[in-house]
Amino acid sequence: MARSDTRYREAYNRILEYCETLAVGAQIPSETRLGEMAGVSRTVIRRCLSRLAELGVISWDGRDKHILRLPTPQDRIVVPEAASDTSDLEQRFLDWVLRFDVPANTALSVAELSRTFDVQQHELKEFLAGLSRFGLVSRRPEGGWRLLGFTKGFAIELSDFRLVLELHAVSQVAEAPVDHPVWDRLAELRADHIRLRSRIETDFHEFPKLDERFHQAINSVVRNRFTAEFQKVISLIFHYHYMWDKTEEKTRNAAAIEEHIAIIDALEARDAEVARAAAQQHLRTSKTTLLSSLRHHDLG
Amino acid sequence: MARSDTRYREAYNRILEYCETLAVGAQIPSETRLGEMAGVSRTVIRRCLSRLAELGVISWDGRDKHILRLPTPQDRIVVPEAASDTSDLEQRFLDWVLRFDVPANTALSVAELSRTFDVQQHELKEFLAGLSRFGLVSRRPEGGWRLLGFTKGFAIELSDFRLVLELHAVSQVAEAPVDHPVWDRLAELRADHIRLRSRIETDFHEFPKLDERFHQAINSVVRNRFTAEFQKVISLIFHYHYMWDKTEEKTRNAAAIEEHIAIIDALEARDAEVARAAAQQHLRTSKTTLLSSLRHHDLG
DNA sequence: CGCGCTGCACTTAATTATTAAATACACAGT
DNA sequence: ACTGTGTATTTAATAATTAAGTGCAGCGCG
Repeated sequence: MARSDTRYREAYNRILEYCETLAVGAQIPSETRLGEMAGVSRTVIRRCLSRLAELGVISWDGRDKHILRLPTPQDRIVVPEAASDTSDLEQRFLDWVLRFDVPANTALSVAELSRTFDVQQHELKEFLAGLSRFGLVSRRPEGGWRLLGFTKGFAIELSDFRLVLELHAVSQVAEAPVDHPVWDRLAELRADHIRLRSRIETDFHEFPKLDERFHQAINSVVRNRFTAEFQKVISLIFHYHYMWDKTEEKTRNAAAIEEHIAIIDALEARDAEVARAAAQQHLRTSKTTLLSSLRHHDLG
Repeated sequence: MARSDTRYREAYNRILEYCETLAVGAQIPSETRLGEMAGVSRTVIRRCLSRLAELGVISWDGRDKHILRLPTPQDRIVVPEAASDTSDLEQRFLDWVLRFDVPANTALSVAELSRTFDVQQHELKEFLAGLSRFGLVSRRPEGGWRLLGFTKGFAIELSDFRLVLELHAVSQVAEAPVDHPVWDRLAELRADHIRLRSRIETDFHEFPKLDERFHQAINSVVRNRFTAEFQKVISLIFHYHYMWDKTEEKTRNAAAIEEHIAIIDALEARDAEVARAAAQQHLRTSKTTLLSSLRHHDLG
């Protein structure tokens, strides 16, 4: 019924390890200094010192703190293993939505999601609040949340927005200086594309990974915190749909390879207009693919 | 120590009002139907019926529910007045940040914000989680939140992003059909611009409002849930800085009026290229203004 | 027998209470 | 004066608690 004391436990063990480096009888630094060492506040340090004194590892009287004996393994305190990290929650959530094809307007229960993803409820709430900024979910009047995404309208608007961002990125690449790292990455990507083209008959399923790398390279030129967030979501959604729509997969991927190479050609020739046109063509194809994959799902 | 029962209280009063329309001795509809009427679940309805029976307004035995007497004003239950609504929290928060010129990297205390804005703490947390998606705030490692925005880098990236979105909008306007409402709005705006130009000497401070209307009109053509969220934030930030940077305010506003009119001219001529160029020029000026206003603050 | 309704049990969500941790400040010792 | 400690106050994370929602079995009536 209160916050966990993991911070204290970790700090305690860290201080204990520090004590091992000191000789018996040695003076222990000030609380402030110990706090800096462990990266916690003095409040936590004082709890640590209390326990150390109780166990007889140190003597503690005001600013007189001395090592009484070297710590043993038994002096350590157990740290409850951290819950599943929240960093890749977005990845896992979108993965879940797309993989199980969760339909639009599904009610999302925080309690249930919390269990399936092994994440604290309030972390999930914050996460959903963030997604609501992207129009992916919204609050229900009767409480809780509702998944909005993956309707036709959503796919169209997402594609259009992607087009705007990516055409801008293409323009930026065309104007990038010769020593910009993107040129090396593009040269490498060109080689990989040509290589995959030569064995497309058997290895066409390797394309989605290459596609993601390609678009990431293009967008990496734009250093902008606002676009960066969106790109993560956008690339994930397109990535998955690319993988699942199995209709004419080989033909589609072969065509996309040519489109990518056309974009690289134009960029390396520093022809921004041709590059934009090629990119526009490619993204139009992507949009069609995304929409048709939704149609299949609607029917199934 | 638990959620409020406002929902029950409001439902109770609504049911009570419904009872007033019935005659003494009349049969009361099923719980499900009452629930539909009041927009709540059966659980709440049953609580309402319990109280009504207790007060002797109705008799209640299973599905036999009858009016015993007409309700009096004393039968009503008091509804605690709702806390300050959360809908305009974003507006008020950004207003606060900009008005008090809160510096970048300021630690934001949820407890304090909760008091100043009269909003529940967990609502604030959700709100901040949403803002973190825009890169305006971030979590601190030691807990709580930190305001990131309004550095030079932020202003540059914001301006660049605005440029991308708005150039796209301008292109869309140029291709809008003749019966699109935007043309009427632009004609109206042109007249207002010319009117303000004629009395710029005295009324130049009226420009920011006009500026906001102009950009809203342009962006209204793009129907996209992803851009819509951003536009709110962007327009608010530029709006305020426009109002505060008092250096050469009259000259700046007069120049901006000409720039706006140039954009309208090009759009009405359906010349997308000229319109884009004019918009680019105008937004470049805006960016400079925003940056210089930040510089002044840094020095002050 | 089928339909609508209620009774009841269970689940979920909003909100408070509680504790961990951070922070601020006064004072003591050198 | 400066560094460090003692102590009080404030804040944040999280569990506990209650309101509200949801699902199902069974009853009663046509």
